[in-house]
Amino acid sequence: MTQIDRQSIPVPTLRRMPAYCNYLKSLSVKGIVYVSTTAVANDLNLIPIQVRKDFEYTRLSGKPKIGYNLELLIEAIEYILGWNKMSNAVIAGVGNLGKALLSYQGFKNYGLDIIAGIDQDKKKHGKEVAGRKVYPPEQIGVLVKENKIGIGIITVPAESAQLMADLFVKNGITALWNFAPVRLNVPADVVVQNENLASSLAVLSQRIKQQKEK
Amino acid sequence: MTQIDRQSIPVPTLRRMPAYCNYLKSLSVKGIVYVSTTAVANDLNLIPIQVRKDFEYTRLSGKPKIGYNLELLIEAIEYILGWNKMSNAVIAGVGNLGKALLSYQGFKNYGLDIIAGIDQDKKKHGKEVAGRKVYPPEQIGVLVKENKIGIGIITVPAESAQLMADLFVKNGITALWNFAPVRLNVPADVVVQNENLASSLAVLSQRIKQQKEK
DNA sequence: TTTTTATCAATATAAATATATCTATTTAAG
DNA sequence: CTTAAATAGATATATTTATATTGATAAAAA
Ligand SMILES: NC(=O)c1ccc[n+]([C@@H]2O[C@H](COP(=O)([O-])OP(=O)(O)OC[C@H]3O[C@@H](n4cnc5c(N)ncnc54)[C@H](O)[C@@H]3O)[C@@H](O)[C@H]2O)c1
Ligand SMILES: NC(=O)c1ccc[n+]([C@@H]2O[C@H](COP(=O)([O-])OP(=O)(O)OC[C@H]3O[C@@H](n4cnc5c(N)ncnc54)[C@H](O)[C@@H]3O)[C@@H](O)[C@H]2O)c1
Repeated sequence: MTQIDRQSIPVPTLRRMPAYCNYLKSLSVKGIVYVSTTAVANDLNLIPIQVRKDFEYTRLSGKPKIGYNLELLIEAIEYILGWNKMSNAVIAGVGNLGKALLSYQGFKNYGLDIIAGIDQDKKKHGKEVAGRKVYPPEQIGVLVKENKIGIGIITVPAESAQLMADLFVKNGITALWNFAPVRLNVPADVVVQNENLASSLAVLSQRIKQQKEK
Repeated sequence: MTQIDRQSIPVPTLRRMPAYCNYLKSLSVKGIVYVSTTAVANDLNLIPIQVRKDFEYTRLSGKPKIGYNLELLIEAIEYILGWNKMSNAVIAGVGNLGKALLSYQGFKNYGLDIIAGIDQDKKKHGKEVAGRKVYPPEQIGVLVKENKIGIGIITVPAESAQLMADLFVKNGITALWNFAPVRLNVPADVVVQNENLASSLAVLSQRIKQQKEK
C-alpha cells in the first residue's frame, strides 16, 4: 500500500500522539514556528524515522532543512485526537479513583469533560467533587439526554463494573473507559477501553527482574 | 529459534498475564483442577492459539483433552509476574491520584506494597492515608534504607516529576512508576514505567471516531 | 553560482506479534 | 480394545510495527 489510509492509524502511533501534542505546544509558546523531526525525536527520546512516520498520518508535509509548520502540526494532531472538540462524560463510582479523575484538570486539554458523577452511596448524592455533582444511578438517563454524554467512565469495584456497563449501554452510551480489573461484556458496537494498572505493573516487575539479572 | 527464551517474554504476553492469573484464581476457588486453553480463551475473549502461546512461557505443558494443571499454572504465572513476593514502594505526591493509589487494596495481590507517602505539603506530614504515613521529601533516604524500597511511584504535578525522579534515583531507587505526563530523564540502569492516561484516551477517541463513521 | 548540509519522502528490510495449519497424544466413548 | 474427539505442541504464515536505506529538495554556506 503506497497511500496511507488515514482511517487506520496504528495504535502505537496514536499513543505517541499526545506526547507530540504536548511537546509541540510547549515549543509553540516559545514562539517557534518550524520544527524538524530530528529535534522532536531528540527531545522525546525517540528516533527521527519513527517521528516522521507518525507525522505522515497528519497528511502534512514538511520542508527539508526546515521541518514542519508547528501550528499546522498541532492542529492536525488535535484533529486526529479529537482534542479540538469536547466530549462529555459521566463517571460511575465516586470513590478514591473516581474522585481523583473528577478532580483532574488535565482532561480539559484532552477534549474530555467529566460533567457528573454517579454513585450508589446515598451520602454522596448532591455533593460536589471539583464542582461536579454526584447523582444516583437512576439519574443516568436524564444526564445522558440533557448533556450529550458520549463516554461512560467506570470506577466502581470490580463486582459492580458489569452492572454499570449495562446501565450505561442501556442509556445509549457507546463508549466506555473501564478502570475496573474485569473484562466487560458489551454489544459489538460499544467501544471499551480498559485501563489496567495490573498490566503495567506486570511489565514493570518483569523489567525490574531483568535489570537485576544484569 | 525453537526453544523459548524465558528471559524475553513479549510485552503483550506480559500484559495479558494478570488477566490470566485473576481468571485462573477465580476458577481455582470453584475447585476446578484442570483448564484448557480453549476454555480460557472463550472466557477472556481471546483465541486459543494465543492463550497457548502465552502459556508456553510458563514452561509448563498441558495434557491433550484435559488442559493445564490450574495450581501449577497460577504458581508459574505468579512467579513470572513476581507476585509471589512483595516489593516495597514509596509514593511521591499524596494528592488526588496519590491518595487513590495509596488506598487501593488491589496492589497487595499484585505483589506491591506502598509503605509510605512523600509530600511537600507540611500539612500532610505525619498524617495517614489508608494506614500509610506521609513524610517530607527529606525523609526518602531513611525510608529507603529502613524498608528495602525497590519502586518509586511518582504522582506529583508534571513540573515536579523530574525533581522527584532525581531524588528517588539519588537515594538508590532503580525503578520508577510515573503517572505524571512527562518523560523522565534517568540513568540507563533505572527502569521507568510511564502510565499515561492521555495515550489511552487518544486510542479511545480514535475508536469512537471510527465507530461513528460506520 | 556551486557546493554542502540537513531534512523530508519514498521505499525496503527487519523484528515482533498474531494467527493458521498440521501432527501427535491422550482420554473418553463405543 | 478400538476408535473418535479434543487439544497440546510444533511449525508455518500473515500482519503489524519498527528501523534502515536511498534519493530528492530546499536552505545556507562557500
Ligand atoms: N484506587 C486505585 O488506585 C485503583 C487503581 C486501579 C484500579 N482501580 C479500580 O477502580 C475501581 C474503583 O476503585 P476505588 O479505589 O476508587 O474504590 P472505592 O471503593 O474507593 O470506590 C468505589 C465507589 O463506587 C461506588 N459504587 C459501588 N457500587 C456501585 C454501583 N453499583 N453503582 C454506583 N456506584 C457504586 C461506591 O459507593 C464507591 O464510592 C475498582 O474497580 C478498582 O479495582 C482503582
Ligand atoms: N488525578 C488524576 O486523575 C490524574 C490522572 C492522570 C495523571 N495524573 C497526574 O498525576 C499527577 C498528580 O495528579 P493529582 O491530581 O493527584 O494532583 P494533586 O495536585 O492533587 O496532587 C499533587 C501532590 O503532589 C504534592 N507535591 C507537589 N510538588 C511536590 C514536590 N516537589 N515534592 C513532593 N510533593 C509534591 C502536592 O503537595 C500534592 O499533594 C500529575 O502529574 C497529574 O498530571 C493525575
